[in-house]
Amino acid sequence: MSKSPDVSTLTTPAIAAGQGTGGSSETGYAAKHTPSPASEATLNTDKLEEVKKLFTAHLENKGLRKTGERYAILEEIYARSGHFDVDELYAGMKERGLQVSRATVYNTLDLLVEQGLVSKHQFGRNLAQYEKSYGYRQHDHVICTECHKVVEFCDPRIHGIQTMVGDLLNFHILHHSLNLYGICGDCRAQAAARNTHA
Amino acid sequence: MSKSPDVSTLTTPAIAAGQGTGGSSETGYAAKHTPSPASEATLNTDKLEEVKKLFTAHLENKGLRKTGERYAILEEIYARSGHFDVDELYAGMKERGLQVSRATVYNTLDLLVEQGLVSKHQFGRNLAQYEKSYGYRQHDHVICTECHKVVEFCDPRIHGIQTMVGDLLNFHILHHSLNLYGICGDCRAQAAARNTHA
DNA sequence: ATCTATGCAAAGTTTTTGCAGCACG
DNA sequence: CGTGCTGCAAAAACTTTGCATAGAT
Repeated sequence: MSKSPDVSTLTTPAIAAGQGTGGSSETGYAAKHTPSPASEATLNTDKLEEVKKLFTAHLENKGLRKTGERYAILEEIYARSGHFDVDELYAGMKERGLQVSRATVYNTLDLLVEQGLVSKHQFGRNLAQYEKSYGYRQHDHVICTECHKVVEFCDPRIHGIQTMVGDLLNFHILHHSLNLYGICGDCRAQAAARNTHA
Repeated sequence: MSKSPDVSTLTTPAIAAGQGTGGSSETGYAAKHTPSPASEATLNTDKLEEVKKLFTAHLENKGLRKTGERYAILEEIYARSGHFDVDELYAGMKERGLQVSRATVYNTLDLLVEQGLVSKHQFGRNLAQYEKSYGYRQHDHVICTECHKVVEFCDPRIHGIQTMVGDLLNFHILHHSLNLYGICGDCRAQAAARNTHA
């Protein structure tokens, strides 16, 4: 049901990334265009190993069992690109022959989010979206309220805000979520076209 | 003249702590936040009139009808302080003898959010929280992941980020939502106390 | 008089829970 | 071998929808 539109990341102090307004054309999510911050580069194979180790450590720490299902879910997540919801993850696994129950997916996602290997988002609709987050730069999102396209961006100022607010209010801040909601160029163009017609 | 902030908010460059919605019993969905009896605080009589006028204009603009239910809901919202969810609003109105159906509450909230008189939040759980927003300074939230306490803050840097990202990505940004998640001082103290015990 | 918005309840979505049996440690 | 984890399905939590009718214009 939910679609995960194209995702690219902009880093604010720099020049805008490619992401030309031109051809968004509401694709599925074939095009993952995560630009190359120096930390990325390597393909997921070795990163997957790292993540598995971290997950293992976490499970051992908490005295939880290392089940095949949990690792299968972790792998599926790290094989994916962009955002996904529980249903997409579940369907994707089924497609690959990795049958796992929904309850287990929810359970494991909670574990992963708790550990920080996965992040959870609520982009306005009542549907939790997830995203792998280990080894990826912390980023935030701009969401088009018309077509639900999601674009990523980074801005270093957020870190400063986070620190300052945490200090002033005596919170130990663990993570944040900044969503900007607006109308993308494509949708504005479409609206303009409609208006000229009328 | 009538500008008494009923929910104290911290403005980052200054110092002024404050506390928002209180926590609630945990346990998943079962329990909700205790409904905030909305009778206290400064009666926003004149502000309410302003808001009603704006709402009226919006309804006329869109060719929608000015029904008693819609105004009743608007009033209930502006009589409230802090955050609330649909159920709390619905229950609050019932208590005052303002019987309105849930469907109408949802419908009207959508209208108000669309117009910007009310803002909608998703604080991590899949439960929409709302808040009146006309005449109140745009603010953001720090959420305690333990007790679900919510504290508000303002930071002017966010506006700059919003503008810059909108310009660079060609989005017409309408609003944003910045949530900082962490553990509040109280919960950390409790955790520390537990640890000293062992 | 015309249609829109309401109310009610049923259906729809997403997430959680209870319990029998399997498998990790 | 015991107990936590999984799978299944039913329940819960929240939201949306369909249809008859009250009510705004």
